[in-house]
Amino acid sequence: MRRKPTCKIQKSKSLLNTGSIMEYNFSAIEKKWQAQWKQDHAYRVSNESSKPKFYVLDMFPYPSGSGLHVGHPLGYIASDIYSRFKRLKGFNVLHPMGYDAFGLPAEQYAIEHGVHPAVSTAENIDTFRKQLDNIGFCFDWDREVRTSDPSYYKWTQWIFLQLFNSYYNRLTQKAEPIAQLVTVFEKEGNIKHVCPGDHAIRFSAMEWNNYTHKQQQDILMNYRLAFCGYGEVNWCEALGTVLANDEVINGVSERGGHPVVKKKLRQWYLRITEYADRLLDGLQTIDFSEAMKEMQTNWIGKSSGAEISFQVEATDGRNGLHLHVYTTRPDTIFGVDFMVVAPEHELIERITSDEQKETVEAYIAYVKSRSERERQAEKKITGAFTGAYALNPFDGRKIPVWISEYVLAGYGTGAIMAVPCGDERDYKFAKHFNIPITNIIGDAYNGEEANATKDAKLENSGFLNGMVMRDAMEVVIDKLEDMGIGKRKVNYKMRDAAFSRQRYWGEPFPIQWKNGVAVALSETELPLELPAVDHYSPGPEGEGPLANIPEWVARELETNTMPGYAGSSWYFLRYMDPHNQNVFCDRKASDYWNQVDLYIGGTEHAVGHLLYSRLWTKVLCDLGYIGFDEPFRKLLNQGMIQGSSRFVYRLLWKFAGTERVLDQAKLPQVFISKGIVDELHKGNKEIEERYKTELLNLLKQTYSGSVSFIHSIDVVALHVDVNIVDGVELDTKAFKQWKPDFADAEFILEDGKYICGVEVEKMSKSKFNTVNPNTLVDKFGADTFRMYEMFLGPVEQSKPWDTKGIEGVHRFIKKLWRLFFDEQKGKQWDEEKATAAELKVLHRTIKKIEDDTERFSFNTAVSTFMICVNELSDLKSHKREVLESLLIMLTPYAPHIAEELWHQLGNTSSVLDAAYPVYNASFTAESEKEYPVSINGRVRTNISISLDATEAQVKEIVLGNEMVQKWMEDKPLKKLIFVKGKMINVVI
RNA sequence: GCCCCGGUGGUGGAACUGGUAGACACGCAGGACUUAAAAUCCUGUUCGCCGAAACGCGAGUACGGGUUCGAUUCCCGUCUGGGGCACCA
Repeated sequence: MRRKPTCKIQKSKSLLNTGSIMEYNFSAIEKKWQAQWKQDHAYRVSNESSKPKFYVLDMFPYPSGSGLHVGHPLGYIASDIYSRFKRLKGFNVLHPMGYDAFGLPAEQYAIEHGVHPAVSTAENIDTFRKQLDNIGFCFDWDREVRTSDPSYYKWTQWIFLQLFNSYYNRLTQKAEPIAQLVTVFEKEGNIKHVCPGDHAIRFSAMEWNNYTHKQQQDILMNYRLAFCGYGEVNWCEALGTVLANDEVINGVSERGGHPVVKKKLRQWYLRITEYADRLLDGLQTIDFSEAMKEMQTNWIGKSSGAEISFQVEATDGRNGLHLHVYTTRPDTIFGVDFMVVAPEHELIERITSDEQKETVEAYIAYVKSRSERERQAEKKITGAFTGAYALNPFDGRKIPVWISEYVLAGYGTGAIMAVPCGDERDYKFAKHFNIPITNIIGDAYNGEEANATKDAKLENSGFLNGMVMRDAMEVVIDKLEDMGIGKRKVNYKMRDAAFSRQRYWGEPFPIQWKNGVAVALSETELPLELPAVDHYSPGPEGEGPLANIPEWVARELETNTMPGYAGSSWYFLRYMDPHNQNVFCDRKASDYWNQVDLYIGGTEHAVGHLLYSRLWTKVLCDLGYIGFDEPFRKLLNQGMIQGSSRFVYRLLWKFAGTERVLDQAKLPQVFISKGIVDELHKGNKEIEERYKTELLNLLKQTYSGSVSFIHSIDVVALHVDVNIVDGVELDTKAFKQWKPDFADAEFILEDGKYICGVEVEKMSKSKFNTVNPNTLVDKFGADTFRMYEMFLGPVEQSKPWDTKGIEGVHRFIKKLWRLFFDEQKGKQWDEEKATAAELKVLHRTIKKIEDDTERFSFNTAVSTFMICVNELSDLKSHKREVLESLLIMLTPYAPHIAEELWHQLGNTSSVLDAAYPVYNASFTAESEKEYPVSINGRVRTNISISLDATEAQVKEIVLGNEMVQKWMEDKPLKKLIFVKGKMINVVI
């Protein structure tokens, strides 16, 4: 960036005129440079550069109505530091920001307040942006995107159409245009292309060609990567709407507490299961934490086993019914004591006996009210016997068929064979319903708990007897295949991703329904804009609000909208080429920027967003639109900043033996200090009596009625705004002003103070534990705020917010300032040559800051800056040579003060593009080491020894040492451990 | 319930590959400067014991075991806090 020096000096003087230039006036400095950088487009990034590229991305924020709290910027500061660091290191750095602007909260707000989501979202974004700007981020705002903007979602719709018009070719292991598949069908039917949506669909070329258009389209729907099907949703009759999982609590709606049941609705899905293996394999090529990879692996849940068909004795005498189960342990087939099928299983109706009908129906009704989560988490064992029996194919044993909620319809075949001696859940179920348990593993089963071993020898297992379980698996599968009643099967826990919402505020599907056939709009019709509506209530039969718009319905347009993750699955590509009208992202741009080199965000997206965006990337890559099939090369997970909530304890008035009923509303609100509450809860009678008396006196003063006795003291804990609490001490005056309710509050104090309770929780407005970054920036400046957020601890770690330590970081920055300016004497720096001691401090710092920044250890980097400034202050060092290097290193962390001092030193170009100092090891070399010397692992003394010394020399020195001899007490030396440059251990 | 992560002084944390536990800060205590305050600077600060003092002894990284010359770090078990579990984003 180019600036005119004369203009700069005038500006800095005029802006700094509130005090002496020697004073650290952070607000003037920060405003000045933010304005200057903006004017100079200092953060504009070009797609054309001779420098190597580097792409740093923050996870897409949803602009919520409550604005930013101190937890949000943690990751943004980390990515900002890294971006600036890479820029100083000579990279062309892309560091964009935008908004995931569609979402449920805005729609909910619209329903409640009648404000159009587009309006409230735009307002939220404004607030968000102002807060972000305050902190001095280096985002290239020219590249901002908003998912709710038609110019953006035009391309979301376009990509959806690519998914809709593609299928996964298992032969080539990639997505291909469905038109190609049609050509194949015309020539050879689907012999080579098993139908992923329904394995039973098989046809020859002739059959295909004879199908009607509708029949063909129905078949193709079973191949498409974006397809329509039916799925269960949380349906709330009373609200007439579909609810999100987190809007359902204990089977009733969060709002209003109305009953919620499962309802089948037509839904769009993405056929992510076809990509299961590639999503799994891809994990090996990307730098995510092991924990993250493990979570994704578990989510995909690949397992291999067998699908086995059991003959079922139908109660109505009909034959030929079969129950298909999936098991990973075919070796335990002789240990099957019962079957469990999901309550949704279609066979239930046909196999339930007359005697059990009522029980089964009642049980199914119960399960309908339960969420999937509740079903899996429940400790209570429930189930019902169908009255039917399956037959063990090998020994003909009759096996009772049960239904239970712990078996989910969506996983495997929705039915399991239960082996209580080998599976804990089966064991508990058997015990609970008194089903006899067969032991097939001899001593390995102790009769008190299941043993899931694979290494026991089988007993009671017919032809498998004596075989080790692990080996028996293949034998059983082979036999089943020979008998034609089972086959080897790979199974995935992952299901196809539901891709529609019965909501308004999301991307419309570019789909028309013509005679029951989904027809894609042509590209020229995109974007299909979201129509304006007056109200946001749901349409008929659980359809979305779009179903209420006559013109929409008349055009036969899809009334569902896309879910929240649609726009966020590909946004990292749009940033590369945000204004392109002709294509979602020019291939040249995506070839240049390629993968995101560093992606920062929380683990809460582990299996949602991160899997979906990996899927979209793979599809786009398969279809040739981009050149890479993993979006994020490296992922850094930021921890969550939790809130530290404060509580006050309000007295619950309880009386006994009162002649008159007291008007509760007239009673004073009394708040009891934490320490006293604790004593009361401990059952301290003495305290209780004392405060009963005190309360009684209070009551007599404020209440005219005659009261003689307070029954017991009980309290209710209420959240109190953390901003009116100093540590744990409540500002009682501020508390009275906080809410009108509390204006006349009375306090029972301890040692003259009101002490609050403390708890760590999620940071949220409703808990009054949020801290606004703006307040801190106003008070200490953005540079201090940035460094303090980093100083809190490792970015990856979750921790509760505590503002207290911020003073220490602020002191450090002021101390740094004093290396340059003395309040009395003014300019402090000089042009002299740095001494060896100063260079040693500097180069140790260069090494550490560089290493720490590179490995995202920003907290230790801040410490290192502190140590450096402390040491330079101690040395009374003010050499420009040293200070300039220090400023460059500081730029990523505290850009404003760095730029200001950089210019004060007389530089005319920006510090943002300075050359990063180069570490020179010769300045930090040591010749001696003060070794800690341990006797049997316990440090007893320190001995300085030359780093050149050989082990023999070291041994001589150590054993000759007085202290060592004293501790050895003439015992013989067993061993001497010498780790060069580290330590010495004398073993006796 | 299942999957993942964490637990170190009064507090946030440091110790990067198994090698001096507590760097750097906060807080607290004492002191200097000041009429005073703020700011700044200096000293001390894991706990217990002994002591005038210590570079004196012992314990110590959630708890219980194990491996090792040596464990905050690796292994097994327990407790406990957090995140996710498919329509919050």
